[in-house]
Amino acid sequence: MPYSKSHKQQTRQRMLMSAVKLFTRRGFDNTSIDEVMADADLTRGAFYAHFKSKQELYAEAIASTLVFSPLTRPREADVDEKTWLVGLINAYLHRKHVADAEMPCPLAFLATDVALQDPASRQAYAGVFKKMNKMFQAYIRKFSSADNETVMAVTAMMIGGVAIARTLDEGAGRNQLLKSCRQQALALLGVQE
Amino acid sequence: MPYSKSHKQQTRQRMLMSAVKLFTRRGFDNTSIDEVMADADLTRGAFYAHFKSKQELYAEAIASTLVFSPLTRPREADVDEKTWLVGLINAYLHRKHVADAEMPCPLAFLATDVALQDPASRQAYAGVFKKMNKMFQAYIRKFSSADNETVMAVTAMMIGGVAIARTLDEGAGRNQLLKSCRQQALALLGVQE
DNA sequence: GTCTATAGAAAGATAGAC
DNA sequence: GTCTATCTTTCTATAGAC
Repeated sequence: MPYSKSHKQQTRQRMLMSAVKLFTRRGFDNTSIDEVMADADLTRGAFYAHFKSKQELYAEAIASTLVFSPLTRPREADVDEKTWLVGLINAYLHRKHVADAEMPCPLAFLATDVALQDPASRQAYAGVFKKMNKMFQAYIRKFSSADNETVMAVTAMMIGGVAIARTLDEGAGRNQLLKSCRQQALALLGVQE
Repeated sequence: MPYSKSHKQQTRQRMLMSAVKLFTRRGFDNTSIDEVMADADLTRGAFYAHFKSKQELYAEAIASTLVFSPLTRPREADVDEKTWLVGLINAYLHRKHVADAEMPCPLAFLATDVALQDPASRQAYAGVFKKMNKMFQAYIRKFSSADNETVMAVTAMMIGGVAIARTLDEGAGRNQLLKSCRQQALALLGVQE
């Protein structure tokens, strides 16, 4: 057996990472299987040993992003919970996230892209959105009285803010939008510094 | 001269209307020139007498949508200004807008689609976004103390809410998101009924 | 499992008749 | 200005060697 099971798993994982990176920045149609495979140091032909179609790769890539969210990772021990969450919100609605984050948020970058794809992809996106909201809600409850509806609306504002900021030229307009969303998000959650 | 100038203008206008309709629902890549021309009762070959490329059509289609916004139209005389605006916000964040509006909002439906296109298209989108915000801000000032930053954040929430709602299956989850955004938008603007 | 080669389809853009 | 016909490129997906 020239290729072990774990080798296949590793290859598949590399393909998924490349897919997340490329799909998130360039969307479904502007990303080719060739590019994903090249980014994973493979060639086109190897693709179908791992996924049955480009759509399947897209759906799985989106589903796989949940684990990269800072919300799913343990925070550093020397920051208190509130400070940590405020930091996450500020970083999310920051020009660096919009312009050149290493791992930008697919919920913001792919919002309208996903709406055009097959049901499996939309369900993957919806699943990530719902789980993020649940974690966000569970977290905020520790130090704020904001209810679940408020958290969901704030999430929409954050995602919308980043998505729109991406369409604006870098500079004043974009920064102004992000700043407005930052302020209002923190105010709605009652966690203003 | 077998074709008058006004005939060309009318044809061009029909093409733009078809482009708005198709691009908004299906994005740039999933809409072909063929489909736009067929919708305008023309054939492929006639396209390049009016636009020099598909990208140019996309940019002009987006720019042309400003005049369809309810914000740019006179409101009916028998509703007061506050009631009218609250009605617009409720209709925007409504499942009918998401599922089957005749003229859905391109800002929400194309947010991440535009980010992938050429500078002219992004500037067209940014121009519509900024003008909508200006009108929204001028309007709200008449009966609310919400400042411009708040209005801009509310706009991001409305656009984000509709964009995300589109990715969710019709039903409870989608309606819950829209309702949360409706409530928080009205609360932020201080125009709760 | 991964490679090279290629089939097959879709769609943007152009040519030339009317 | 609008039509039909076509060139050309791109890319998904498959075939077959190793």
